[in-house]
Amino acid sequence: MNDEEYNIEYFKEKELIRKKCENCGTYYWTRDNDRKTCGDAPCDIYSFIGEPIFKERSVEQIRESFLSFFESHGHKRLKRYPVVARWRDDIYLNIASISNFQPFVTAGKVPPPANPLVISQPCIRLEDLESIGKTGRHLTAFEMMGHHAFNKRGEEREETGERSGETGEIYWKNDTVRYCDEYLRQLGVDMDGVTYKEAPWVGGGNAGPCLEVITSGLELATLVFMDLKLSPQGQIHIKGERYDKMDTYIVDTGYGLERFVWASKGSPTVYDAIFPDMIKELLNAAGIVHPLETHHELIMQNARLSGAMSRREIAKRVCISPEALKNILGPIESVYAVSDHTKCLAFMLADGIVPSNAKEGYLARLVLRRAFRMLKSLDIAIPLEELVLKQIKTLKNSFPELEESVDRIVEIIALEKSRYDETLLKGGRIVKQLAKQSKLKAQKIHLDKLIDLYDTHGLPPEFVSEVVSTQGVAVDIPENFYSLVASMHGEEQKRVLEPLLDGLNEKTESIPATLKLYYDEPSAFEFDAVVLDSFDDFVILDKTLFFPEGGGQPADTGFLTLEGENRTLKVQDVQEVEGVILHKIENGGGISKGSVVSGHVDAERRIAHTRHHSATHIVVCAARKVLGSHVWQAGAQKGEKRARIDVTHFKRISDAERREIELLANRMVMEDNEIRARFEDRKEAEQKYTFGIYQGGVPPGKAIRIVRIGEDEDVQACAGTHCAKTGEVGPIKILRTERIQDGIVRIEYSAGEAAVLAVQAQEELIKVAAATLKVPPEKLPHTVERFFEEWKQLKKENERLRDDMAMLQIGLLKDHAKDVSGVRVIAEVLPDADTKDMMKIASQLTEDGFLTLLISERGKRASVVSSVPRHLKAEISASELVKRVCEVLGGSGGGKAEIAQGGGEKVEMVEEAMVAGIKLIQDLQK
RNA sequence: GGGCUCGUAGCUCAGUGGAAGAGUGCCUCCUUCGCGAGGAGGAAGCCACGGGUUCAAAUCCCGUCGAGUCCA
Repeated sequence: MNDEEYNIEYFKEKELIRKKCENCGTYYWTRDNDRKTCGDAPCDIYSFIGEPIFKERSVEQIRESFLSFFESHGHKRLKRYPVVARWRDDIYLNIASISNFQPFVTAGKVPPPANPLVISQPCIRLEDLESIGKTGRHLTAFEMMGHHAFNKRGEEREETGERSGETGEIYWKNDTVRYCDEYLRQLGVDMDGVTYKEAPWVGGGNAGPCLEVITSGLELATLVFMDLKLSPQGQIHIKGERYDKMDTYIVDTGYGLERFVWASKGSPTVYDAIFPDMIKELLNAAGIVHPLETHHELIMQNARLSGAMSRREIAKRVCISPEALKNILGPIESVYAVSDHTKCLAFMLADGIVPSNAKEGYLARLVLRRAFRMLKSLDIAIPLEELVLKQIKTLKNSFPELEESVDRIVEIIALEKSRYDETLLKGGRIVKQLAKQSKLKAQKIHLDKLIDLYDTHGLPPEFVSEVVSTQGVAVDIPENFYSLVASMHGEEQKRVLEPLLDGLNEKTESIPATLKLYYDEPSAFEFDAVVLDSFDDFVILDKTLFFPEGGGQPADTGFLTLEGENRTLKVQDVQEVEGVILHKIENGGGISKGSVVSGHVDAERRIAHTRHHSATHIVVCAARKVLGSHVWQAGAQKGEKRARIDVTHFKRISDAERREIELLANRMVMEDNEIRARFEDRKEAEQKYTFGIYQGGVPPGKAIRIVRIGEDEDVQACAGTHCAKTGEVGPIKILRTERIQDGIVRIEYSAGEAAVLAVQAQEELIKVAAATLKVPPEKLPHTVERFFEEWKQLKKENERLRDDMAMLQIGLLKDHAKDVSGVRVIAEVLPDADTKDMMKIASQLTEDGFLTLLISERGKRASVVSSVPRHLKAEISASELVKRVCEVLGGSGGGKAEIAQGGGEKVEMVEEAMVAGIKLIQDLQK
């Protein structure tokens, strides 16, 4: 990146000079002529520990000072966004204040909610989960304070200055640095100690120059000047990728709220600065003393060095063994981590994440289980939910919304705890079993086994080691265990997405957006239009009634008739590309531009889709009422006969809940409320109806279509077709619910005529079943149970009778015994016996000293059983005997030397088979 | 979204193609003043479901349903 990028006017004006760090070689700007290093860790140590940089302030004070500083400089203050990034499909969690505005605002497709703006955004990052508590500075949940300005290149003032801030430049590098300088000065930071380090920034497909703002070894803020985007033909090379200038250029700043508080307190760790009460309570409960009191100097020294060097190096420096240092720090590190995790969970769960084994739910479970583990290692009996509630109590002044869902949070955490206990209980048994085997073989537990236990059963190696050591078996856990597991999974991800309409953008670019008649005339099915273009199998019209696939609603079908040509074209599929609607025609082609066509939409299909779409909104709304506000749509599919939605929920839907949802949904239908759909301004809609409107996904564009039921009973951003009133949906029948994965349940239902048909079909099933048993339907459950019981009884009785018969037959068969080369042999054909019967007979006879060869013929198949007394099995193997006999029968067999079975299909060869068997016995006895 | 594992007696689980097993709990009897404990016997299985391969499937293959777990 060009050095010129950092040649900022303000630096010159204030006489900052550019220097090169003697340690790491990066360039930085400073007011201090004598400075030699960049000021960042590891080049400098944390010199603020014990010596705060400015007057002590609380989290609330820093947040307010930042927001009001920028407010007084023309920035609009925004409320926080959720920590779950519902408006994005590339990330699960909100990782930075700029995430709120990606991808549409940053790409210039949607205007920002305000410009410039300032926000303090709670963010969650789990990349460093393992180091939380250990480094003294990492947090999973933190607030990123940011001021943003969205600038546009060029002179295009499309809205003729209606909003002056919407085009052109708001401010760029110079003002950004000035604001930062002034804000730090206002806090009372010694400006001579501040360095601005040049550090090109790359992330999420964007890049740009960046300044890291550092003092006393601590990076307080990052000033990013985002003006590049990933581009295959780009001219600018950064870190092996190619980038190009964007049409927009954006000021993206991130001030670490917690770091400012830490710097103002000079405490050993950031946790001590922001969670003092929680830490006190945890230490109390664990019955331990903060090492700051017992090892004051050591802790302070460790804290100062912790940014600059590894644990091992620190131990050497302070003249103590690494093990001793670890013993002193271990417990407090767990306390720190729990303090952090409880806050993280408060935000995650309050913002509606349902713990599960996939997507963002898995991330919540990860944090939950780490917290459970550490509470256990600290021997703290306070339930985790209580600690999370305590966090919410301290956070509620700033974030009152966290308090709204405490009941659900408590239920979820308790449920997760019992599931985790269950997993460990099961795991303990598996590991003990394994330990027993290893002990027998006098082996250690193999690494493969360790990975398998973690991967398939969720048992961390530490847990395995703990259990196994009680059995006297050793385990070696490699340092890089978790990265080994991760790299194992890394190879799997080869996913190729082949977009159906790839490459069509270029062809549709020059064509004006199609007029969407289906919105204005929802109940019309015939229209006239003009062909604008036609290529491959696609036809583009100036306007259309054909609904394109989207939002889980399938495309309309029907046909187009070419005027004057008497030719009909079957419309198979309809797709939308950037506002242009493409009709896929069966055997398309040869349609000239400018032709006039009349279109006919398959009305029955469309009406069914429309009903199911409106029904979907109603069912989700009902589900939210019954199950809770955390219910979030995770996928949907509408069809002609049925539709389904997947929603997040932390347990199975019970039968009672299912009936309740169905009842509420049908009540909404009977209330016959209006369903209104209209385009609204995106940012106004977001503010008016919250992000809940994005249940079905996030549509692009400045204006989004909002569908409202009744008095805003349900509001969704939705591009689908809808009934005008809920009554038109008709009856809604939930067909079934299913848990498609942990944390997500699927509801399948039919609406309108399809619902009636579905009920009739179910009724029919019951009728047929009842008719077979000759009982009225209401007696079915009782009768079926009785039949099943009777069937089991009869089966047992049958078994007993067969035993008896076998015993009887044994007596008869003994009389038929013949002597073959000195062996008492019973070789018989038993017409109706099955293999099991013959086994019983054979084994009993063998106990009495007979060699048996029994053959039965049942239907098209002959079965053979043979048994050999123990003293003969060395000479004659039953298995060999059966094989020989079955060969004649055209089949095969096998078993043990004492008793074997087999069969074949040549029933007519039974006599020959018997002869062959006896001959073999004679031969073997010679 | 992708991967892995598991569904066998009320419970916990063995069982890698050849007769459905163990421990524990349950029932009956014996021993004991009674409890605990011990001894003898017994009941209890659609081996999750549906297909396929095979002379033969709890076991192998495919699908469905259910449970668990790891990764992005």
